[in-house]
Amino acid sequence: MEGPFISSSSSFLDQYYPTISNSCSSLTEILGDQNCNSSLGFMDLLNTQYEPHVLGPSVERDSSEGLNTPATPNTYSSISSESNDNIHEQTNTKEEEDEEDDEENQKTKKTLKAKKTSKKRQREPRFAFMTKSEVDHLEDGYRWRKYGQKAVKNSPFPRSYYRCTSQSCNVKKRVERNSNDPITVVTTYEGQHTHPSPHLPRPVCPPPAYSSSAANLPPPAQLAILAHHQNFNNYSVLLNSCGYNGSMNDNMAQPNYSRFSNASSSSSALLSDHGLLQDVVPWSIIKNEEQ
DNA sequence: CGCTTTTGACCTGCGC
DNA sequence: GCGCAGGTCAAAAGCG
Repeated sequence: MEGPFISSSSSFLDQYYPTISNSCSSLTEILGDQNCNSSLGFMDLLNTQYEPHVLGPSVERDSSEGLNTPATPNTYSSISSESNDNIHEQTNTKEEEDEEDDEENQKTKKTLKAKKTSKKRQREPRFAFMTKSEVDHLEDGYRWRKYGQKAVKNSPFPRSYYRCTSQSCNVKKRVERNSNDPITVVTTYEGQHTHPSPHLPRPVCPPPAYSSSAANLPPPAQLAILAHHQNFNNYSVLLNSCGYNGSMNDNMAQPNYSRFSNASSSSSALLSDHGLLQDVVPWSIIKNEEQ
């Protein structure tokens, strides 16, 4: 399975972003010369051009599924997405409160239930990607607040739940480690930021490969695309020219990026490793390739 | 003091 | 209906 990956990444677009793929003749066109003023971000694309039905049933069924895929998760990172379930089912106002016994109990239950049901699940588009990093929480330019952590079945590593701290922005993300490959961190984003990144100023004059479309991607995904566009070379150069390093926090997932940077200097290792292309190809495609 | 993290409890969805 | 697992809440603790 040496060769197919490059073509896979284009089919990735065809499969996941058919509209984009149709309107742009190549990935270069997508990521290429766009000025910094474009307001169309990745999440925008998800919402406006992304067609959920194109995806198979729950591509990102969950990262945990990806973890179990035989596609050597320790060497392949992926970007995958999940359609919006659009669960419109409203909890039918079961207003038939016959009795009022145990008022206190019911009161508390009601308030709790009201809270929950009012937030009745309306799943946002999700997409997940895997990165190699020693830190769980990859710095991506946004501020996140951890609101939960759960043990994951069949995994020694817990799953952490984060929410964007910005008011009116209900983007969430889940972070967990691959149980098979502890170095691999699976990050799942859900929702769309309603605000610009507080830590990631757009470059004044980005390199050609850097587009605003990619700019709203979480950095690892941006980087994967950047690297892909650059034929997996000069990765660190791109990072620098995007001003990305300058906005990195101290706890940024350096190990992950340094791996990419190293790839540019040791292309032989990259070739044998499929390099960044692995980070662009979704699990579903990898699966297909292996079949 | 304000913000973030931790963590146990609770809710929901799903399979059996 | 029951049990399990995933997801969320919210009080308490921690931190700068």
